[in-house]
Amino acid sequence: MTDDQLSQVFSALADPTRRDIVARLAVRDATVNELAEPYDVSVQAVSKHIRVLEDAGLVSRTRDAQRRPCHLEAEVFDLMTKWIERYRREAEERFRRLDVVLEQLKDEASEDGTTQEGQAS
Amino acid sequence: MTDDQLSQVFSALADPTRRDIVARLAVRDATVNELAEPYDVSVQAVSKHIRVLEDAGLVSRTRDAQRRPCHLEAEVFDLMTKWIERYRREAEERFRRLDVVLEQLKDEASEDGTTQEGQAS
DNA sequence: ACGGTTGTCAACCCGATGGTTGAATACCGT
DNA sequence: ACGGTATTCAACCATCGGGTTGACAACCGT
Repeated sequence: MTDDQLSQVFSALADPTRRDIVARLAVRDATVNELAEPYDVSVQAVSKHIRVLEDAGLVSRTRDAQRRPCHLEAEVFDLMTKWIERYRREAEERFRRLDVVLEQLKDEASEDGTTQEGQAS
Repeated sequence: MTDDQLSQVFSALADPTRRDIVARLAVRDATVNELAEPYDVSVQAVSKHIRVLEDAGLVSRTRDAQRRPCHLEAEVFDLMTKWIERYRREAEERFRRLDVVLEQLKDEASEDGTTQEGQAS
C-alpha cells in the first residue's frame, strides 16, 4: 500500500535541489518563482522538481491568482521516519547482540587458530 | 559534506527491492545468493543492488571464503533520521503557528468577503 | 482589451539506472 | 589439479530523470 509512496518519497529526496527546496519550505511557504530564483536552472526545471515533491505528498499547493504557493506537508516525514527507525532499531539491537557472538567467536578462534574476520553462520 | 552521501542513501532506498534487502538484513546477515533467492531477477542484478547499498554506506561486507556476507550498518540511518526530523519539526511547528494565522484570515475574510482558500503572503 | 507576470505543457537531449547474458575470478573440497 | 560454487566484471539494451527551449494558458493591472 504505502510501498510505492515510500519509493516516491525517497526518490524525491534523493535530489539535492529538491532537498534544498524542502529545507526552504520548512521556513516559509513560497511560490515557484521564489523557489527557482537561487538556482541557476530554468523555472521549468524547478516546476518539475516541485511536481515530484507534490506527487510524493511532501508538498501541497494552493492557488493565489496566477501564483501557486507551495507548502511543506509534515505527515509524510512520519512515514519515512517510521520506516527508518524500524530498521535502525533492529540493526542496533543486532549490533548489541553481536558482542556476545564475538566473545564466542574469540573462544572458538583460540581453539582452532581461525584468526580471520569470518562470521560463519 | 554529507550532502552527497545523503543523496546516495535516499537514492539507494528509493528502490523497493533494495528496501526489502535492507529489511531482511535487519533480521540477519546474508550472502548475495541468499539475498537473491526470493527475487526473480538474476544474481548479478542483486549483486548490483548490494553494491549500491554498500556505496551508500548502508551495508558492509566481510569475506567468508568465496562468500561475501552482507551486514546492515545502523549509523547511516541516523544521518537520514536527523535530516528528516529537522524538517518535520519545523514543518509541524509552522503548522501549529498556522492556527493563529487562520484566525486572522477568518477575520479579514468576514470583513471584505474573501471566502477563498488563499493564504496571501 | 492588452501587455506583463506566473506557471505548465511538449518535445527533445543525454547521462544514469536496472535489467539482461556470457565470461572471468576466487575459493572450497576432494 | 579439477570441478563446483559464489560473486563480480563487461557489454549491451530499454527506460527514467533532470535539463533544455519554445509555445501555451491563466490571471492581474491598467
